[in-house]
Amino acid sequence: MARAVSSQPTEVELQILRILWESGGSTAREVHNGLTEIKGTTYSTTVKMLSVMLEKGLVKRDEAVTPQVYRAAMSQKVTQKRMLGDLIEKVYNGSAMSLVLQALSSGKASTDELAEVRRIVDELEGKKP
Amino acid sequence: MARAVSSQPTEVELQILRILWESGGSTAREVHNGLTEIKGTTYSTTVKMLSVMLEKGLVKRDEAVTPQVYRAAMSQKVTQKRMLGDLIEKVYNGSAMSLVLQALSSGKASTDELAEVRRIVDELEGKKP
DNA sequence: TCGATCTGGCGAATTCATTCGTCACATTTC
DNA sequence: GAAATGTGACGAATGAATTCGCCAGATCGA
Repeated sequence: MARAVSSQPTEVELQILRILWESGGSTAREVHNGLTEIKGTTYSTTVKMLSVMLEKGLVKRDEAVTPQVYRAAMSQKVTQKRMLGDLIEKVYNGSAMSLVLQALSSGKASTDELAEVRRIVDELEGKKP
Repeated sequence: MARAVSSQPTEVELQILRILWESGGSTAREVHNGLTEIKGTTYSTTVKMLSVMLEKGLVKRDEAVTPQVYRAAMSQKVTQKRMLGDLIEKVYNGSAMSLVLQALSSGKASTDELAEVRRIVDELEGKKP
């Protein structure tokens, strides 16, 4: 019985996804090792979370090998875009720009990064003159 | 008994906050009128949400007038920054830049807006040459 | 081989967000 | 002043996220 796909991954699910993105694929034990460093939860909990995430379609499982290997169902990039879009919609009333401006102004950008932003802007302006 | 402050406002709470930010301050009835357009919930629900939000410190209440007037406890800008920071931390591994680049690339920026971004970048670069 | 350990599945307890019904009290209206 | 309506407090039901305990079977090491 698949659960609703509509909602975003929750806090813990995201932490698990990050572990999977980094490793490319992990056993339940490996996920648990990564997870237990930040949260003191038990192995059993980790396995349960993975099975819930499997139900939701957030992860895939390779059952051909033992122990089974879990992988993120969606790339990090796609997930980021989706969550970003959600935030823009809910918190910035759909205006991506005000988000960009606020993120820029937060002052955490290095000179290199600003140059990169400038490059992207140049590129985008080139497309629609 | 105040609830935890740590967590971000939830979906519905955000909708209520948006109503309050726009109006500057509203009675429970007014909030309900705004809310019921997007969700078919009852007046009772709205009042309950407001009281929960009061407990959480998300809204303030002026009890000197009748009916009481609710106001957002934090400005829209501060809330946005906080939620943005949260997303950057959780989903972008702390890198504000990759978020900015992704938001820019999402292609929703108009020429005017791009110019604005360029202006900000100029300004920021001027500060740390 | 046989006990120790690991793996993964299931159900249940807990917590929190969301929703509503109901009650008490104030305000308005006739 | 009495009925009608509005306001706000409370507790409880629902549903989802998170957590864990326990069990069966697989695997490993001596």
